[in-house]
Amino acid sequence: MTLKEIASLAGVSPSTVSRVINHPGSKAASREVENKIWQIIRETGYIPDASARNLKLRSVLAQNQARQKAIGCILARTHTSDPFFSKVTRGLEREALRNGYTVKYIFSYEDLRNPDIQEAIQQTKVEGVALLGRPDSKMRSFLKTNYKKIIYAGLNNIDSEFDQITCNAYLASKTAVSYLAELGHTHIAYLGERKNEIRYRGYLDAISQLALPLNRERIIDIHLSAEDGYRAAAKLLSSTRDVTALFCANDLTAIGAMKAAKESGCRIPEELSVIGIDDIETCQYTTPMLTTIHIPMEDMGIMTAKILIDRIETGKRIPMKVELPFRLIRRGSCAAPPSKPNHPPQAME
Amino acid sequence: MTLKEIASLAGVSPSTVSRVINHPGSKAASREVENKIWQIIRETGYIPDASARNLKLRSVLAQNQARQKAIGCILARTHTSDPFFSKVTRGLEREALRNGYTVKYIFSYEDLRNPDIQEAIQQTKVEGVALLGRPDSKMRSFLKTNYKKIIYAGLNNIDSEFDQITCNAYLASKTAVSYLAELGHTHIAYLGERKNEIRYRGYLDAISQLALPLNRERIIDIHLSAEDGYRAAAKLLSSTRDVTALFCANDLTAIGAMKAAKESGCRIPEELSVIGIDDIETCQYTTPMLTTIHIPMEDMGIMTAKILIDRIETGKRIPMKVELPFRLIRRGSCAAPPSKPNHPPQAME
DNA sequence: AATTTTTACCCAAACGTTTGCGTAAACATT
DNA sequence: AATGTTTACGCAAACGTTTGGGTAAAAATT
Repeated sequence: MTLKEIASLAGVSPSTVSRVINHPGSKAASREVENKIWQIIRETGYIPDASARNLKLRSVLAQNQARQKAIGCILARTHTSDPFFSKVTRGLEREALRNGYTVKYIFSYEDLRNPDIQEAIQQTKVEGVALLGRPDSKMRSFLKTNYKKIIYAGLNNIDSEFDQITCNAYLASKTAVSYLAELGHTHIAYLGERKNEIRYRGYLDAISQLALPLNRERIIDIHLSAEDGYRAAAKLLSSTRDVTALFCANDLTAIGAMKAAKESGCRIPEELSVIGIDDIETCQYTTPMLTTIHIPMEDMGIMTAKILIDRIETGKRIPMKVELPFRLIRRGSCAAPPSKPNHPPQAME
Repeated sequence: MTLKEIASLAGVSPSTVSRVINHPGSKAASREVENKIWQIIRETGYIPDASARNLKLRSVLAQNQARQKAIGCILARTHTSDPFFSKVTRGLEREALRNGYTVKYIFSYEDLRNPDIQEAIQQTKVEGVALLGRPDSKMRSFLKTNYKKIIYAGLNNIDSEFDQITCNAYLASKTAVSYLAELGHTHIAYLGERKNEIRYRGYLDAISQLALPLNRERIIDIHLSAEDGYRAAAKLLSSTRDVTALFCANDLTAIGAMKAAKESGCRIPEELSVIGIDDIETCQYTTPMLTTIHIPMEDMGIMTAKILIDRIETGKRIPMKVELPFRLIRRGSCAAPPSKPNHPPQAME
């Protein structure tokens, strides 16, 4: 079905049909004609061809009004299965849909060298993009040349020109460490990423402000996955037993770490406290349940959509960095440390 | 940048540029000219306009060769965060990419009434679609009218005209139940969906073939989420204590159920065995680790892509239903039932 | 009744691309 | 030298749409 065909069915010219479709209710056509056209459109299930429309509109309106009513969501492939991102995208989609926008996903920006992907990105026409996951500089410049409206959503503080929807992960980390300290812990390990990681800085600052001992061995640089958390904790616990608490940069890591701890015969929370960040669903299904910092992931998605759409519709950009509140969720994985060192140096073993 | 501009920069006509782009290396242009054109294209970062190209190609080649090099992936919203689908899509994407295809995601078909979504679906030009999640009849007819090449990937046996990539969930269920029976269990509950669910039928048939007692109370119709699994198990265990094993229709459900069991003071696997289906990552991070039926989720995605792309490229359809092998993964959540009834009727309490 | 205004519609050009057809030049064959 | 063949390229039409610029007929104003 084409505009032309609709036109001939209705016995009018294509232009009339076009005007009716794009300016319904205007005086462009008589009542009768307009009704007839809509009826035919309904009967035939006609939907205007996007390619043709775009082609024309882009030139006529110079990208001003070429409404796609779609926003893009750029996501690192590695993160696809991270519950954090599922939650954020859920909020994003919900809010977008409520405003008549659809979301187009563009995955795996680490494959940017792949020309197929480049082309696909180039071709998915969206009016703005939500950026999830930490972009490297190459990615940032690519984005800037390709999109005008970009909003970053996530926990990383990317000091960039993009608007950001975040939680204060720095403060969240300090909160987590402080909480462990309050419980009486002094030997607190860090499991997570180090480079450019604001959570790592939060950990460091908390440790120094609380005047706790800092030890390189207790800082482990890993990717944020359960697998890595498991391996890191296993290694850590086999080499040293003076650690009484693990601060993990996210829940996935924490869950992996808990498994390793239990396997090495370490009771949680009696002998080892573990805390994570995010509050993903799985936290509630581990034994014990994982104490964590709740990040309002879905709200982050919602805010991202709201602001993006606002920028799209008003055309105005008020640069901003939105910080959503986090909060500590006390569950079962943290407690006071054992009164004496877990394993008196030589006594056991 | 447009073809025309490239052409004038190169001092040739648009047609020459077009031919060079679409038939590189052919004798359409002289060596010099061709090189020059490519160089200019590289310098300017020109990418052909998708709209214009589609518009033209669709007519010229009559949907025969209108290459998008893209496949669609339609996904039920409710399942977006289900690890099962993350895994399948990961495989799908990997394989697609290896063949130069990109994947476009089209979410939430239960919102089909939403005209925005309908339009979005209509407009995402793909050469075939992978369908994940169980489609209702409305969805099926919508798909059939909109797409020629559709492959369903998942555990449900949708007796339909689509090609299917599945695991034999019926047999998988029987395997799970048989395994529990082998361990000595006789009172085995089912937690999962009932209507049209092949896993439910597998459970039923296994029970009857093994001549185990069937009891309505032990069959609980729930959605496949951890939340529902938790609630169902909590309710079940509070009302009856003769159940010694839980067959859960997927791991999420099983994980929820395990939590409820532990909270009600039921030790796993000593007093209660739990088995799931899927083998999602989380299975390895529960206590005890969850025994389950491994479904090759990533392979399912890979096969889906392979077959879809084959159909796209050859234009031929060999109707097929591919069954991938599953296997039982013995972990810690299943054991022989307690020799006597868990809780002798009145004795305890 | 003659005029202006409004209504209701059509024509044609343009968006960026692809391709059938045409053709001028270069080369090869007599 | 004249013909045929190949090479290298341009012309123009078409894809489905939108819109400025019409215009003929109807309605309103004199």
